[in-house]
Amino acid sequence: MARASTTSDVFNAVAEPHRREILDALIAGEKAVGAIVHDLALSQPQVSKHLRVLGEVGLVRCRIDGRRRLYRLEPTRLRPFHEWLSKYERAWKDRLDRMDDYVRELKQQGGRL
Amino acid sequence: MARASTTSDVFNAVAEPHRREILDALIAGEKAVGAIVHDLALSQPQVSKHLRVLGEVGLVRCRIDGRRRLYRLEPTRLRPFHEWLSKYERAWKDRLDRMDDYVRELKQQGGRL
DNA sequence: CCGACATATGGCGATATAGGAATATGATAG
DNA sequence: CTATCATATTCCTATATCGCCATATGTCGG
Repeated sequence: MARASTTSDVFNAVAEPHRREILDALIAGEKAVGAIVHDLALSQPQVSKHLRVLGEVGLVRCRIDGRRRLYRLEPTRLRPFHEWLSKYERAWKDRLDRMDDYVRELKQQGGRL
Repeated sequence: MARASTTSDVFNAVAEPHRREILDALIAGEKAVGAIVHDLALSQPQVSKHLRVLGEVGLVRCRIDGRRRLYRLEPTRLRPFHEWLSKYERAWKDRLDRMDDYVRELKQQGGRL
């Protein structure tokens, strides 16, 4: 089997660098497909397909305006992601604390020598 | 072209559900390959290969103990990840704030009716 | 109704990957 | 030195993806 479908999983959706660029481009606010195509140097079909994937995992939503489609970010969808990360945040903060302790210890030893 | 190499990118490394499980299993602390194989229901080669990928992006480090290899988490490697996310955190908090305002507005209206 | 514009979709080829089976490497005990 | 345990690596196949090109869909102006 190959990698799990990109379509069901925010982690996979975000793993694609171009998709991250598209998300970044949308932070500023709603944007039409053409604007994204212009901003990043991607082909129009490429952008449309990436937007589709992002839409399927709920990271973007689409609004129709005449012949254009305006996409906007749905940043709350990144929350599960953030929660997953926070488990590790705890771990790395502990690591930093221990390193702190270690440094302090070294300093003490240095003082005693 | 297919997806960019998994090996150069923390985002891709973490996109694999089994790799996330392995990382989760290592939060508790150092673990031998066999222990991971036992805990999750994965084949030994599978675990070794995933550990290799995780090692290549620096998310785990290996220590040799007799005939075993103990892997431990290197959680600081997730920091860039967290920083990327924080850009969106800002955005989604703004969204929540706006929703707050909206709710408050509704309440006021309700009060006036 | 028609042509131009904006976007979406379908087909295709190249490539990367996950997972399984078998095997290689390396360390330890006896 | 050999059998055994622990892990890594290699070979293989099926499949998912990306990106390109061509084309379909849908919308507006005249």
